[in-house]
Amino acid sequence: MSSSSDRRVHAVPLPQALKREPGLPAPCAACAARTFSVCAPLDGEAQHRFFGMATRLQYAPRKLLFQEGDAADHVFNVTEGSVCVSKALSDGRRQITGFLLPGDFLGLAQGDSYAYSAETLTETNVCKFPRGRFQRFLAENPQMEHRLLGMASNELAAAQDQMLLLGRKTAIERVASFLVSLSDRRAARGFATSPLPLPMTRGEIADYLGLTIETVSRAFTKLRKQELIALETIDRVQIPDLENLRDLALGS
Amino acid sequence: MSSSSDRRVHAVPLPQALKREPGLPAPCAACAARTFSVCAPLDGEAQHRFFGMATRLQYAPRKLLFQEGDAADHVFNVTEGSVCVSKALSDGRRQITGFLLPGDFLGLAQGDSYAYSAETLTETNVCKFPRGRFQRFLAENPQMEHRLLGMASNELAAAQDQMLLLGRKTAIERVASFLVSLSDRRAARGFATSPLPLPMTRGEIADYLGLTIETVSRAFTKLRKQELIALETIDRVQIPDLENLRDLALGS
DNA sequence: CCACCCGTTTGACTTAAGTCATAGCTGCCA
DNA sequence: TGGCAGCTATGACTTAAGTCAAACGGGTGG
Repeated sequence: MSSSSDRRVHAVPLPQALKREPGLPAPCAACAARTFSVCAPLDGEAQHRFFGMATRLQYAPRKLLFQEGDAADHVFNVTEGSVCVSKALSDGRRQITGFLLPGDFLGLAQGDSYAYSAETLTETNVCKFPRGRFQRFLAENPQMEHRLLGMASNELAAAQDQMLLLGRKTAIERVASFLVSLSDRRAARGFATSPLPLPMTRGEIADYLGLTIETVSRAFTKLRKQELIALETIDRVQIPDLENLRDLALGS
Repeated sequence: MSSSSDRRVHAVPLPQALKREPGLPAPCAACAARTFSVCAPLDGEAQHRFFGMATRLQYAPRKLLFQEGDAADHVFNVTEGSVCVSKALSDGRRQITGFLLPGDFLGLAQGDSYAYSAETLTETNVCKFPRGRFQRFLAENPQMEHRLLGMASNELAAAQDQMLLLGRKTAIERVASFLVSLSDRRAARGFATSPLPLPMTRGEIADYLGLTIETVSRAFTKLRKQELIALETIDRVQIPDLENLRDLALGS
């Protein structure tokens, strides 16, 4: 799966070594996540240098990218699939702090070890970069640092929304909020939302929403009975009227 | 209160207009928060330009800096005092997402309105910058954008800790975590921690921890009876052994 | 100096969500 | 195809935290 479909239509057939072409590296040109990834602002030349530092990896479902406490040697860009990020207490209580989609960036950490774990939910492709080289690249490419700051600001806003959810919303509002925000995030990336795929289990949803499996299950049942959602299968939800669900999510 | 104590010990007495001196603007030189603020990486000249965009403001306790939904025209740097940042649902439920200390930066927002409110807890000084000029300054001073990304990364890590707290910790663990993290944050800035000042009310602590006033009060009482804390006054806590309290905060 | 006000504490009772137990599905492998 | 394993759903009961109510206390202004 590595190096076929290499030529882009208007690529000039120059020796690779020159790197004079303004186009993107072939895998980047074909990358469905590039336009909303951290690398979006890079021009052809910078993208070539950036991609030169990358290891492209494919993970099976339910594989660890890294664990809380591991040496934070790398940063990751999710290009396909989905990843769940979590923190745990020593007695096993776990909080999932985010579900990542293609285009999401992973591994920013102050300090030399990861403060959270990351595990794939589905088959997932990432570009993996050594932290040191990534940092040096950032220093030389302020437009990428700018982009990263914008992404971090968005994540901070999402984190504040999630604090409001965890601190103050009822179980049914939490589940409604979860479905609405997942739908919004997919829509923002141009992905299908009807039906909305749920690559995570009820247990993972519970650990994301600060609830138990049973409470999540009961909330799904209640939403179904109120016809605010319909379960096509257990991991595909239809949302007949997103705005109705959004109202519920906001507690009105 | 504006322009006394102007001279720094080694400042060369040159005409201000020249701006050739490598030193800092006088108010910045005297600013207790500068070394851990967003402006920390600026050299004398850049700091002069930056400070030239600032309005210095002093707020009384319990004053709004801005409200959720206001046009996001400015960004702020807290130089003295304390600020609380919150989001609310339409029915009045409120979640405080952070208590800001000197050196904290406020107002990063994607989109053109604030997604949260900010209110002073105590008498507070800030430097206030017009968003547009601040953005342009960032573009010309990548070292500051780098610094801001580092600060945002730290805030993201703190937000994940808070999600774990809100989603999975018991009432007493939440209050213990709150006290430990407030103490750690003050210590990191070189502020006194014994006794630890609590500029916020029990109600604000409750809205930060996803609890009620009564539950917070009972948790304080319980911690006091276990001699993990002592209340010197209602807003000054002694923590005889921070590590004991930290263990409790982490659920062990 | 007193009295009122407002934040805090404490007690009695309620409830939303958790726990425990069981049953139902679904899909996978033999 | 059939049975097992693991997720999901549902019911019965428990509990941590919320609600409501009253008392306490510290600070301020008359």
